[in-house]
Amino acid sequence: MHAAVLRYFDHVARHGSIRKAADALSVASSAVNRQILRLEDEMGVALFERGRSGVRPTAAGELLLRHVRETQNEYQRTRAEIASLGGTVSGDVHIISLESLLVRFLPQVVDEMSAKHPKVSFTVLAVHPSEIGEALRSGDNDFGVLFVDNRHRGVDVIAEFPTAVGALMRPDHPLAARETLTLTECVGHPVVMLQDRWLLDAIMATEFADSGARLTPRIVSNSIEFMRQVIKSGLGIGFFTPVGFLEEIRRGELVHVPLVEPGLAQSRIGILVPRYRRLSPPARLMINHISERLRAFGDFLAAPPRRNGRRAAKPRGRS
Amino acid sequence: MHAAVLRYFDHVARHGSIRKAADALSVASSAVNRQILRLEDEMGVALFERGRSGVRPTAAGELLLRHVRETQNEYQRTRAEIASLGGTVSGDVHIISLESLLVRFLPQVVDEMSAKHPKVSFTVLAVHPSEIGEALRSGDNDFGVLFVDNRHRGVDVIAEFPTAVGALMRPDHPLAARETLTLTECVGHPVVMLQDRWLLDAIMATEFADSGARLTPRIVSNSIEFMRQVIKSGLGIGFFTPVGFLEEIRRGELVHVPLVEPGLAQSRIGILVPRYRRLSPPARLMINHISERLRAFGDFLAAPPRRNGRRAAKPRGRS
DNA sequence: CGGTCCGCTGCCGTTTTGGCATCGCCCGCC
DNA sequence: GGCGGGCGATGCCAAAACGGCAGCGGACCG
Repeated sequence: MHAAVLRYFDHVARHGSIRKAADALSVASSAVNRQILRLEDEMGVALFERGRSGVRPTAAGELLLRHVRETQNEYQRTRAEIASLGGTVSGDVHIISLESLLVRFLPQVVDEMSAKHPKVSFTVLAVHPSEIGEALRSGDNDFGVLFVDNRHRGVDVIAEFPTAVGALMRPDHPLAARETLTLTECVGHPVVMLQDRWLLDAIMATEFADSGARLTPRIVSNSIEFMRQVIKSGLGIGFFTPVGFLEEIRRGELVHVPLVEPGLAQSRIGILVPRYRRLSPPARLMINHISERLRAFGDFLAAPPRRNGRRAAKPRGRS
Repeated sequence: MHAAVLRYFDHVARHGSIRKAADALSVASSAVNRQILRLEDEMGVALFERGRSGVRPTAAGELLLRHVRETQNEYQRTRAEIASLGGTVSGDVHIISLESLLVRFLPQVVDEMSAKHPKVSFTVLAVHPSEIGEALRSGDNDFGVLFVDNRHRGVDVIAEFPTAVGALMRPDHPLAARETLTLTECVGHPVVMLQDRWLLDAIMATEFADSGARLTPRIVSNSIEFMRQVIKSGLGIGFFTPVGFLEEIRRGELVHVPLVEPGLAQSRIGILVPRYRRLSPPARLMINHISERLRAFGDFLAAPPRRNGRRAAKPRGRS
């Protein structure tokens, strides 16, 4: 329905080069070039600065770009809404997430959703913490499943769940019998740590700096899967939210001891939605589903299968 | 930039007929028809119900229509924003207003604005009170200069000014020397009244019903100009906000005595903007300008040229 | 100084779009 | 009950838009 020039313009801006964009679009670069020139003629201003090695949007280009992308997003959302009139939900849901949720939690949720709604497709991306704000504001994503961070502006938290960030270890670890832990108590035990730019970065960095400077990690990696195996082998303690390790905890292969460090004990996973974003029907369904699952995990974590079943199950989380 | 089908689709919906729309667009009806058919094919659903005497949007058509119109509005706003990068403000400002402001106030304000910004064009419409909500929500209008009415949902009041609704009469009228009046005090004096569906409708109807049932108007009209002349001729009292009669009051041809009726004394004229609407640069300028003028009139009204200049000028209104 | 990558342009076949005339349909009117 | 007028849909053809190809000129790099 929308003119091809919208897609062309968007791609050119993304690739910073007309030829690259044309390549990605599988059309001749001359075609793309002419569309851009025609567009600039129509607008009466230059939309790109021509440089030695490509193009860069001018101020006017940035403004138009925002309109073009918003139009494309709204079009997709509208199509999904129209399709859902017929009963079957369809469309594409764009999610950004913590990396740890990509390993177990989100695959399962996506599987359940796509079984129920075969016409819905999913895009799930892990994002660098420093890019979360931009990713939410860009309009490219429907929502994020992330640590709640009040510093984000223009983002609404429409559901949140307590996540006891804690120490993950084998059941035979000396600290495994503890009800709670502080970081200081972990000093002296080998620690495996996620490469700092990922995951707990924002929340844990300051905590570690304050109280855990002497926590010298034995192993550092940026792969959650790798760390899972390392912890299972008993090579050290890891610090994570338990959501990505529920299976192991359930089977008794790993034990998760919550940290009582003030900043960490109160950390929460939430569903973050760009303010003013209208959600497509499948995105709404997905949010509901994720909320349910997170709440269920919250309940499960409130009564974990510790060796002594002392604590009773009590509901946590909220919609 | 945007595909012609957007305009076609919008026009067809507005006119309720493909041929009428094609006529308005100055293209062959067959061309419009094929674009609509192609669009429906692309969407996979019917967008219009074909009736005996035209077409009517289906539910899917309504959804798409909203997207199309929003896209067109945003495009216009974006163009205005890009144009304003070059220093000269341009674009089209759509205003809805009280009818009484169309006679003196807004013409002057528009004149001043268009002198300062020759490239800005204006659309100023009086709207039936019952259509105010729809007019603000439709996205066709940038803002309204209206009586503040908290019953409107999804509308922000971004500036408001007290408007002493009062009795308008010749200086030689028996009540002209009064500082204030109540409706009951006007009983017995001839009254001229605006046809009820206009202007003070919402605010005054209840007041009149409660306290002024015996106010039998001598003259009823729907023309502000006509009533102006009638009041000047001394045929009766009129009830208005003074903004539309500032010249006459200034020249001493008419006297405006505020009413102390609770509901009326607190009535306010405000600038009402649809929530979430992004304002174009010229719309912002226009709002600022109108606010200034309204504030100036508020100051003037606080110290009107009564025979005894007892009251001192004190600032009223706020930005 | 050649090689490479860039945006841009002239030429040409293909695709899309619009205009015109016409069809079939339904409704109201005489 | 026929008939005219309005409606959307369609076939045919010309005009315009679009895209592919090849090639130009300029900037940069080794």
